[in-house]
Amino acid sequence: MALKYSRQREAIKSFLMTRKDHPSADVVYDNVRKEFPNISLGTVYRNLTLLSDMGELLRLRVGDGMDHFDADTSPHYHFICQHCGKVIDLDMDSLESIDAIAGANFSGQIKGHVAYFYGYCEDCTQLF
Amino acid sequence: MALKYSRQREAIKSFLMTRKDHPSADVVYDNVRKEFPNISLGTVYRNLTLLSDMGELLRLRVGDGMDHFDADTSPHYHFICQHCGKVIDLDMDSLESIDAIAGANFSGQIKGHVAYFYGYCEDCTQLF
DNA sequence: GATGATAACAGTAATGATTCCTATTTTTAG
DNA sequence: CTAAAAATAGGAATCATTACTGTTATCATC
Repeated sequence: MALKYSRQREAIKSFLMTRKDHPSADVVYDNVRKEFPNISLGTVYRNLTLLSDMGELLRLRVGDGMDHFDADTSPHYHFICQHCGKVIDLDMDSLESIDAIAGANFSGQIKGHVAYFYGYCEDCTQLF
Repeated sequence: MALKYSRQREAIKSFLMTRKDHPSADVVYDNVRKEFPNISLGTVYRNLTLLSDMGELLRLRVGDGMDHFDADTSPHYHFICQHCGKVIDLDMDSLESIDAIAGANFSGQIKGHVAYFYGYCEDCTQLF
């Protein structure tokens, strides 16, 4: 039956748990390669997809052309710096009430939302 | 210097103004080809980028792997059907207040947000 | 209206993130 | 231990998008 253990998948997950900066697949690849020098990029992608489908990872699409992954699966929002591209966790309440606002004049069924905030991070604010 | 008139760009923009369903670049290409049979896909992409940089189009990244374009540049939110992929305009107030909520415990500078809602559209709700 | 500078074009090659394919290796139930 | 099934490495393929190049269209100036 489904899902056998694999050391590579385990390494990918534990690497992501050490990081709070939401790495992209190629960053995961570069780092897991230190432990598994000939892991393949396909394996990294397959496991990232597998783990996020199982809900053990969050896949973030922040609009910079590549997906980012977050081992913190508790619902939270992100900030993307429009200067340096950094992705930062935001400490704020859930915005579930906006789903009702969106649904008020809508005839379909709203299940949730995706939202992220942008601007300049603390470091990049200094530069302007 | 800057920006010369082009019939192709004009056709791309007027095609988008006739549509409320936020077509992707290849849909724009297929349709503008009826008027300009040998317009190149590169021309479509270049002009879509040009027009959205000038603020005459909105570029929507809804996370389905391709960009969608909207000639309605007034600020508004979108709904994406997770079954059929349709992108639908939502009739709702602006959520600018959430920027302040997000900024409350954040040391950078929040300039705005991107948000979209997902679920099942009216047609697809029937199927479940 | 002709001329020349340059923006825009068509066509095509290149890119970059991601997915797919296949023969081989690991895992695991019996 | 063995065999079925899942996972892997390595590489080829895909798909949206961007870049390159020689030609054509636009437009200000003559």
